[in-house]
Amino acid sequence: MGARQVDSAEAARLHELLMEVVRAAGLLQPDHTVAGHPVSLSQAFALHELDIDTPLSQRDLAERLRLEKSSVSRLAAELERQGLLVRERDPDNHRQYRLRLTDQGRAIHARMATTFHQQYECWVAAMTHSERAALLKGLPALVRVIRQHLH
Amino acid sequence: MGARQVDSAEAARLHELLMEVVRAAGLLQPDHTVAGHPVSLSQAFALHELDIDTPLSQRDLAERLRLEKSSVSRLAAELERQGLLVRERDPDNHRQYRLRLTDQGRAIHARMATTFHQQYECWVAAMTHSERAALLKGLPALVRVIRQHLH
DNA sequence: CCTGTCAGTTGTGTGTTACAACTAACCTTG
DNA sequence: CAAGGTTAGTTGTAACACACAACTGACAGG
Repeated sequence: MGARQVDSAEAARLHELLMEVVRAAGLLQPDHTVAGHPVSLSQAFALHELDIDTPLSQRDLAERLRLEKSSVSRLAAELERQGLLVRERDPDNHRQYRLRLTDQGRAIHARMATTFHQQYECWVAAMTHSERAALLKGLPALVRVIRQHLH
Repeated sequence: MGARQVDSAEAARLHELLMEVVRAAGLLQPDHTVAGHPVSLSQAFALHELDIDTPLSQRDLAERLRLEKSSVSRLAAELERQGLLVRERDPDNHRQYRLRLTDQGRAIHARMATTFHQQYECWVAAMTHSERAALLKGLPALVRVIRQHLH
């Protein structure tokens, strides 16, 4: 019988905790710099996606960022204007682009990654070993169930 | 020797995981409804703060939401217009308000909480017992260290 | 009083997004 | 091989949430 009670309490706790994370990370403000670099949050995610998995079409990128194609069109245009990526047409299918980071784009991403890295190491160092282990086990599970119920 | 290597790898993993959560939760889109109710994310947080800890001045609320006072001014004005809160002047200090939810405001917050609750129960049910335990141990630790380094 | 500080408001500008209507490339089918 | 549908991307438009700066009114100490 206690099972539902426990689930219920855990759900409430999870709600509180995720709200705390959002607030503590300052995700309400439109932080127009990420890790000290003059890019928006979406732009930072885009750089990450393109550095990991290249080339991508704008449609692919839109799907990964869960943004509308028109938003991604302007996002990519802006990143291109800043010299962080190039938009070559795919020779096999002239409709779509093959988005690719420039050297400068990769450099910016690397610098951001380093900054984040230091931040995370700082955090990780302030946790106990078992807290780290718990987080690294719990978060993937969370991501998994969020994705599952996304459909 | 291995210690820094492990920390480093764990930091990178944490970075990936938090990016996943942000993306999976759709935090890039300006979700203009929360839990099916026509309020913004900031408004939802405001309702929560005011329901838990009342009365609050706008300055207090701004601090908790990490928003600028002018943003909170308009936020509160909008919530008042919708009949979700009242702004009484503090009799002891006529400069500041005492923000207080109306019955309707509390009702809306309760309905949102219920909707979230069902969502979270759904998620929690899709995790194993040990995953839940890990998350409930790891997340508070994460919030703690984020707050610490926020100073 | 007069001056400084504090809470809140208003004017203004910026940035990020969605939606809808469009163009151009491709593909299918009769 | 031409007609019509589909797909990738673009552009126009509007909504919205936020910050910053300049303001008003209330308070507090000399």
